[in-house]
Amino acid sequence: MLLRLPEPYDFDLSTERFRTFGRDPVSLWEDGRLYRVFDDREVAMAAAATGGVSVEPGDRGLTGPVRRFLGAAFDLDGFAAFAASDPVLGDVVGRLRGLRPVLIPDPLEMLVGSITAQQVSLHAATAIRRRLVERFGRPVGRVYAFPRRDELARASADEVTALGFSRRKAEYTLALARSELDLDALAALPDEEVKRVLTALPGIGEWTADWFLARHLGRPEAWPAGDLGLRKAVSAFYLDGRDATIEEVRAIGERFSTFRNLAAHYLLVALRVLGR
DNA sequence: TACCAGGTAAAAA
DNA sequence: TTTTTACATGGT
Repeated sequence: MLLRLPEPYDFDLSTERFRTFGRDPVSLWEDGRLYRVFDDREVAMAAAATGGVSVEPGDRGLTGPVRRFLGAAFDLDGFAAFAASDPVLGDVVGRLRGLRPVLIPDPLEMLVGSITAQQVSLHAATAIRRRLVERFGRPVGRVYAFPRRDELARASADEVTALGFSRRKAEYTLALARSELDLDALAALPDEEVKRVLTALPGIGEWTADWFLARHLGRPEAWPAGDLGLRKAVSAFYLDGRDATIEEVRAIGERFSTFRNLAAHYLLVALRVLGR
């Protein structure tokens, strides 16, 4: 099945993160395709020669979830027009034409993934998360479905620390899985309310909540000001290399309202693939 | 070999 | 109240 997204769209650029930080068995890049479980089936996505994305199997029922995963809802035209008024961002957007951020479909996967990434490199986080997925997830073809909440809830802290989690992160992960919070219901709440609810959980601070807004809910105004990568990007692109404080990053984010999420993604990818 | 890497909360001052 | 410290692993 050929899935079309608004042009321009660059599938390989948009899925760069799944190749940069090591093998992720949940969103697996292999042989030029991205594999992932949708609706309990292994789905392969690849850039189509004619543009768009080829999706196999081609069931109609997968188009909605796959489109959402590929960030179809982002308003790239509006963003490009907005960015043109900022010479720096405008240049970045021009050089990353067709970048459309991916949205992690599963709220638990998003939050646990962020917990693993707290404080350590994304390479280390990916390796640790891979062991969690291979231990508690479910193999579907060559990929894994991320562990279900009840599967994690039943795990012991010792089982999780054996995978390389710190004692604290194991406790955060189990507390999240065992909590009463309805993670799907968060989608109905405004940004600030989502952050308030999530940061009430142990181990979920503002950074983790911001990335949940950005990469799970796809909220246009999400801007993880505390993110080290974003701080480095702001430093490189807006402060001539001088270190950016969190306050400076937040202040610079103001100028990107109402496209902060896209601006954050473009600046981060620009730092990785364009250098600087 | 150290040291740093897309934080967070608890302890110490 | 604000500042400092512990945390676990992977890459360089």
